[in-house]
Amino acid sequence: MNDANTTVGSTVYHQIKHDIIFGELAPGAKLKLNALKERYAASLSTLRETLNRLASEGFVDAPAQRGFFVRDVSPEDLSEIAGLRILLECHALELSLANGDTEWESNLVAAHHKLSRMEKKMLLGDKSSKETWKRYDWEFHLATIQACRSQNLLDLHSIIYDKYLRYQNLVLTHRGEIASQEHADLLDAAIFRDADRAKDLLKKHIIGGLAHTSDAMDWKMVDTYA
Amino acid sequence: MNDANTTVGSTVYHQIKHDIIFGELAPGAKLKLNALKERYAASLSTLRETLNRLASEGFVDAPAQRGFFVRDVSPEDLSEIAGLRILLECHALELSLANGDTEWESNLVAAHHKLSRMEKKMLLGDKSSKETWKRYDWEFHLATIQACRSQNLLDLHSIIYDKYLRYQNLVLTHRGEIASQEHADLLDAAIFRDADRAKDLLKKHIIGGLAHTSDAMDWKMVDTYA
DNA sequence: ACTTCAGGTAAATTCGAAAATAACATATAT
DNA sequence: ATATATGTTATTTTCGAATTTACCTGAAGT
Repeated sequence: MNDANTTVGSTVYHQIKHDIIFGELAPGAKLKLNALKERYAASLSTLRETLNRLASEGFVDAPAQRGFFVRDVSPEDLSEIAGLRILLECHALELSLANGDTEWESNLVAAHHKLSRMEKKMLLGDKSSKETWKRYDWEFHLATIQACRSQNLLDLHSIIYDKYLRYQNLVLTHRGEIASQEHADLLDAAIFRDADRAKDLLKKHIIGGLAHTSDAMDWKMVDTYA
Repeated sequence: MNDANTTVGSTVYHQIKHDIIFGELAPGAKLKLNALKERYAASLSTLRETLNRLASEGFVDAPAQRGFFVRDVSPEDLSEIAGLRILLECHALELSLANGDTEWESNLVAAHHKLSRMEKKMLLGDKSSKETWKRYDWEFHLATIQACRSQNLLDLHSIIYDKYLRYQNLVLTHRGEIASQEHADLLDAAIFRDADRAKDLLKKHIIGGLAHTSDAMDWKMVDTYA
């Protein structure tokens, strides 16, 4: 994230990952090397490196000698992902609230302000900047847990967050107004260092998103995340 | 894990991962492609696929255009890894105890029996089968959480467990007798479905291993995992 | 003495082609 | 008609070579 990686491999990695998360490469789709070669203008070896990386992160399936597929979606998987996001993000949130300094606080307020502005724009019907909005949403949630002092935890969370995001992107509608209020409440609890309230709000926020997605997909969920 | 992958890539992947976890490739070591090519009898491209996979799992560092390095170790990283193992494995344990059926129970008892036999052998001074012992230890802990009904959780846990194991393998001594008793107690709590006791025992088991490792490394730890 | 720049060497990155394997269609036998 | 065998095509896997980039050494300048 930090270095301006100009290598072909790194560029292709971010492109394909983006296309999977934003649904431009559909769940279950076969990823034929020669087709990808044209689409992303990279050689077979470079593409294979990329797909192996995405496979170990769980965005791609790589059955032996059968090529590569976009990881399929399912109600069970969504439920697991939501459960893991609750587990990891709540834990990180608690640590972050215990450790965050003033610098962390001001970054958090700034991230929320950016997100809040974007949410108002979206509520007025501006559908043009969906991806920017999703990025601000990510930056806000990241800002809350940034002070957790565990890079390993942040790395794990980042992958789970992206998987959760892919499910959200599969459905066309959003729960804008509700989510916006939940973000504001979460910011408030975080600034006041009320870990229990913040964790509870976050959990409800995630479950709310899960319910919205599974409803739109017409999936009946069994609540095993708890 | 399930398919008998006979491809060169898959073989090399398991070999290099093993060599990192068991310290045969030292922390921080430069992984020169040409040297690896001889050692593992594979081509550059195949090795790069493997190293990219290991990089995204966090066993290898891959700074842009600077090649590959075995991920370095540090007290902070060990502390984070232990904290994450506690978080993930305790959570999975709770779910598993809630969901496990008789089949799960009998697999767990069997796994503990195998481990227990091996531990007795090790206590008598048989140092020959350290790797087998470590595998049985892994299989026992996996058996406890196997019924958690979340493949995503098991996948995440597997990576963290291996990272924790690498630290254990860096030190020469083990806390055989104590760990053996802790395994027996954990089995007991699991069979009796006492989730709180099982989680508490597991947490102490992991922290005990952490303390043993950090002592042997002469590292002063700050307890941030909690 | 310290920094900056250039040249040469070693290494990583990227590519296209060769080999191995799977997928498919057709034909033959039960 | 179904199942098995066979040959053909498409795709993946693997490799070695070409390109690009970083690293090291020593000279020139401040």
